[in-house]
Amino acid sequence: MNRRPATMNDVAKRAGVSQRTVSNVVNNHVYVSEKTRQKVLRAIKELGYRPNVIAQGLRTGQTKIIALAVPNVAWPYYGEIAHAVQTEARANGLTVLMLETDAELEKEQQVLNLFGSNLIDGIIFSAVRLRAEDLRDLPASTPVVLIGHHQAGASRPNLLADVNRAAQDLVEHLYQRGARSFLLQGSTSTPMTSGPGLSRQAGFVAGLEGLGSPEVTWEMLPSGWTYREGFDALREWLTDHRPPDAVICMNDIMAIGAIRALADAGIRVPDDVLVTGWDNTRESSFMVPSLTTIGLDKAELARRAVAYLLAEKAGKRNFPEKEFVPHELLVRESTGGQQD
Amino acid sequence: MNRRPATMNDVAKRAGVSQRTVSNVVNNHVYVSEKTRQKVLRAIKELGYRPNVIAQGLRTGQTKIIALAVPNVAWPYYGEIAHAVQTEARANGLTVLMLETDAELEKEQQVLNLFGSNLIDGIIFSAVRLRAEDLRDLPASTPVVLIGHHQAGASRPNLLADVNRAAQDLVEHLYQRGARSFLLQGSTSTPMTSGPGLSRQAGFVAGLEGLGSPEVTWEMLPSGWTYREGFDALREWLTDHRPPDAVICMNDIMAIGAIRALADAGIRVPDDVLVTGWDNTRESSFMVPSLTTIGLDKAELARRAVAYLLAEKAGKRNFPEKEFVPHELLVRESTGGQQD
DNA sequence: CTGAAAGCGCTAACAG
DNA sequence: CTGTTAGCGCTTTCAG
Repeated sequence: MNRRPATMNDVAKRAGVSQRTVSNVVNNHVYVSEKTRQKVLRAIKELGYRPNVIAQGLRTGQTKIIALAVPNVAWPYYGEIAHAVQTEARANGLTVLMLETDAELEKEQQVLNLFGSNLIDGIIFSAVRLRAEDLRDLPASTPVVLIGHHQAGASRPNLLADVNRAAQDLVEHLYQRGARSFLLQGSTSTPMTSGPGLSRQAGFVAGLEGLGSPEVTWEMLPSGWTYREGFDALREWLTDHRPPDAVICMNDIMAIGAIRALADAGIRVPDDVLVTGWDNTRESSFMVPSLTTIGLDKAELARRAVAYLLAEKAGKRNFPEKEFVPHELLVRESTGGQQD
Repeated sequence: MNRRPATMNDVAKRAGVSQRTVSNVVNNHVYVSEKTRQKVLRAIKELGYRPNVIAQGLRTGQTKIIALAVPNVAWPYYGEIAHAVQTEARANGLTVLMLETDAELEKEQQVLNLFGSNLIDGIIFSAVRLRAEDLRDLPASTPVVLIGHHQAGASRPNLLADVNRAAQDLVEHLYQRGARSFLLQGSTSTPMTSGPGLSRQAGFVAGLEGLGSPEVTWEMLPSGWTYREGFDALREWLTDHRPPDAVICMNDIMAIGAIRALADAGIRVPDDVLVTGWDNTRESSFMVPSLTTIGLDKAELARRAVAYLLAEKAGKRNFPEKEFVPHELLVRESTGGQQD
């Protein structure tokens, strides 16, 4: 009982019309007489016909599949992005192919290679390592939108937060809360160091310098961007340093690791040390203490990213290379605010 | 400059061989003389040829794409599962299509419909609402593997933890720590109530009854399975109840919400109340207090799920309907253990 | 408004 | 070992 699935031809035969007519009905392409239409629809139902999207794809050159490439969906931030993209894609009749890059250049390049295979109509790419030249080799007709910080010259639309502005707001907030000595955690010599890493770090440094206060000092603490690495890095650091007034972490999960390290050392947050994250992952508002962080409108990001892809497909190609998505500073308990 | 991508035919012409030979080289199908092979490879490189996977898919009926369907990848547990599946899929030359169901029956059924469209070779399905009959309507040739608890009779392999065993271990652990009154949070009347919800709840009830102690009492607290709902439900409950000895939450994120609610009420964990989660999401070991939970070997789950799909494709179909994946009880600070 | 037919790029008989 | 060729299921041009 291994019945081959019904094809359009089967439907045509059964309905006593031509394949062309079935196609017209399925895609309600041109006007079809109501009688014929009903005949065809009945045949479709009787045979349980479903269009073969692969055949459609071969014929039309479009698959209605978009790829989402991120370092790792198990990271809450990327999981939330993936959810937003998936939701938006579905609303536009697209399906999402999930690609992980582990923040490795080679895997990021492999993602671009996918284009050659005609599988996808576009990519929403949270690239970390990719250089401008990698993008430039692509045929101009391949829709790519970069999300999160990426260096200039990519000649592709790039959706991101106004990092400098956000970093500045955060630093000023900490300064107002009395912080004068800062530890910047998660900056250098890790996989995430290229795009977002460097840019957030640069933003913070600019913000700190912008304070123009001679009392203000800061130090860098290299660290990977995971819970574990955030924890390890700060624990290690605390063995031979006294706590700063504030620990600025490059993302939320690292901050959670850092807070854990502080707790183990008997240092209270925010009483002894202020701590901040970045990304506003869901957990950051429910943990104890809740975490001060920078939040990006992820749904809006996804909306615009998908819209770009669709627009590019439709032939429009006049996009600003860089476009800001709204962000906000969320002041919570880890810097003396309230849970929200 | 809108050059059409090179086809296999272009390569054949350039190399001065037939398409057949190119195909043989690309798929190293049969033996090809070294000289010819080199000629072909050069032509491929010169033209930048990449096989069109859609055409391959149409011809072979296989796309090497598998779907992963989960309620919501923004939930840490599903994000971690997605990561594990993605990793395993890549290792087997497969790509992953990501589908979200929001734990709604209708969307779960839509996922199954995807099969009709010939897009995917199989589905790894974390179904929550789907009933056995939904699965039964499928052609027998459609590889589906269910992950997480699903009711019986699905006639598809189902990979899951030994829920009863895990629940029993957890309950006994709490009992040993002195808990006599229990609150079971997250059980009834929510989207997650069907599959996993009911099964965990049943496991806990069985475990509590199994204690055989007349002192033991318990109560149900309905709650959604999110941070927010976990928080709201317990906060509300605490307004007119005195705290139990232990709050057993159906998953980790709900537990995090619950702990937050306890903290707001000035109730200490684990000093005043013990709290447990389920899933061993990454954050659960770094939060303060770290969370006692049930951990499933997600990488192993993904490995077996992909292996099933591959095996089914290869024609083997003798799978146990239900198969346990290793799990463990992780005793952490929220029940008086250590961080790990 | 509908039919006939070409062909998207590839794989795999079938011949040689 | 390699060439010829027939489709996979669909969309769409061209006629009618």
